[in-house]
Amino acid sequence: MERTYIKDLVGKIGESVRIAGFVDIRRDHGKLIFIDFRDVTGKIQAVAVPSHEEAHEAAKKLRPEWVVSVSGKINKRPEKMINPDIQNGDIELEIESIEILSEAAELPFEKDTELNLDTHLDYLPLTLRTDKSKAIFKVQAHIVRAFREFLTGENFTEFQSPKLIGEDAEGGANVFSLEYFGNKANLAQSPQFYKQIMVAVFEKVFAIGNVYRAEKHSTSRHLNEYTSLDIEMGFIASHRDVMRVTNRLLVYIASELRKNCAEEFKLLGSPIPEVPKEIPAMKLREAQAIITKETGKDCMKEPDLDPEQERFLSEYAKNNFNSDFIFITHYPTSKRPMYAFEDPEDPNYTNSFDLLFRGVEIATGGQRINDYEKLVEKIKSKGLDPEKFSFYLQAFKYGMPPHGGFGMGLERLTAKLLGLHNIKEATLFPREINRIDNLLSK
RNA sequence: GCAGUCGUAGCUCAACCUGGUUAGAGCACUCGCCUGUCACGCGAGAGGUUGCGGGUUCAAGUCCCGUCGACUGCGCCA
Repeated sequence: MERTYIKDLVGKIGESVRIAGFVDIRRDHGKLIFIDFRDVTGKIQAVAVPSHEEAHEAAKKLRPEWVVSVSGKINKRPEKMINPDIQNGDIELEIESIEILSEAAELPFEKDTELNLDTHLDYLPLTLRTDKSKAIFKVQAHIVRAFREFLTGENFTEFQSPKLIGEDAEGGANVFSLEYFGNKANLAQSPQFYKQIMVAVFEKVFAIGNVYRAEKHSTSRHLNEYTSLDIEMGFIASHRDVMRVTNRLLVYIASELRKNCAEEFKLLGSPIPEVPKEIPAMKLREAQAIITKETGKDCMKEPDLDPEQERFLSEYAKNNFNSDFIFITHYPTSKRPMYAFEDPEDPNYTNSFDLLFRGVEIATGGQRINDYEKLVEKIKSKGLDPEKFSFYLQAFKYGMPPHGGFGMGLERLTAKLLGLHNIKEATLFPREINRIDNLLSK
């Protein structure tokens, strides 16, 4: 018999059906055995009764996570047994036969109970099956889909950036060097140079891929491998054009999440943010003036914000502009990479921005230098050797439009959207110095 | 890398501050009973080198030192 998905059973009352899926939980009353089955579309309660002797015997053996194919009849539940709080609470499957496709060992803990993060990570192949994890990664999948959909609709072209790159790293974060290449190649810490090169090919491009940071950071918002959502666009007037696209992109993502993931957000107890039509923006120095005035701590000379100040500014944006988001612009030239475009009105600052969301930085972007001579000069002034960047520099040597873009951390965005405390909860298989799956088997 | 907190049954925790007989609970597991549960219920049972190493003490899960690991925060970043 053809398999029926569990979500479709409600229209099959009185019919014989076959479902396939997992045992979610079993409640054995002796003569009556209740089993909740789940497949990718949902859950349903089934009941094994003694009159179907063979099926009843099989039902006794079933345990959580066994994989089965079950045939039976869909019955309307008696009035008193209707459970309005759950999916398919008004019907049940009367089991007529059970085929066991795969047995499961005794679970180390009950599925869907609260676990320490460490235990959760030790048992990912099992814990990713929980309702909570499924909700998190469904939301993440929809963020990626919406990102891709929006940009494709805006005539951006998606491309694959290499993850093995040469020594011409942009500086900043430490890179993993690769022994195979005589330590002259690294894992990419960003697709930055490649997306700029691609601007001269397709004008507007985006890339979704892993990037690698060799930092021994141990925080709730850092990973050695994460997914970067990157865009780069040509023919902009300034970083403001990039911010406007970022803004509209976030509006689109939020609306798609509202359409497709309302249940998941409800389960995780986090509100889907309202993205303002115009996300508030202020220059770094303005933000610091506010912090200095409000907290009494003078930070006017600092080149960047610390995490506490980022949290403060997010609070400030919420209270004063009713926004979960705020752009901070014009970071000092000294703190930005060599390709950062200087503010024409004050070359000590750059046409750059960070986007803060619920207390953390989720994106960084800005306008890039597109003039060849200027870029070479800037590389030198940062104490770097232009020779090392000669491949990258070809893009500028042979004509490059004014351009800019941003990089956004997918896992950070996911975690913050869903109110998760640790970024590892928003990462399927998090990599860090003490954890790469079975490298750490005990 | 630094700082703080933590590490006890398969899981989540109690007992630690104030050292003292046999280290407890809930869930999971095994066995028995149960025809309306949906976190099913009831009864019984099994399950521990208290992360590891050292020290203090008549006596250490408990106090001290070291070490390994985790979490939180910081630096750096997305």
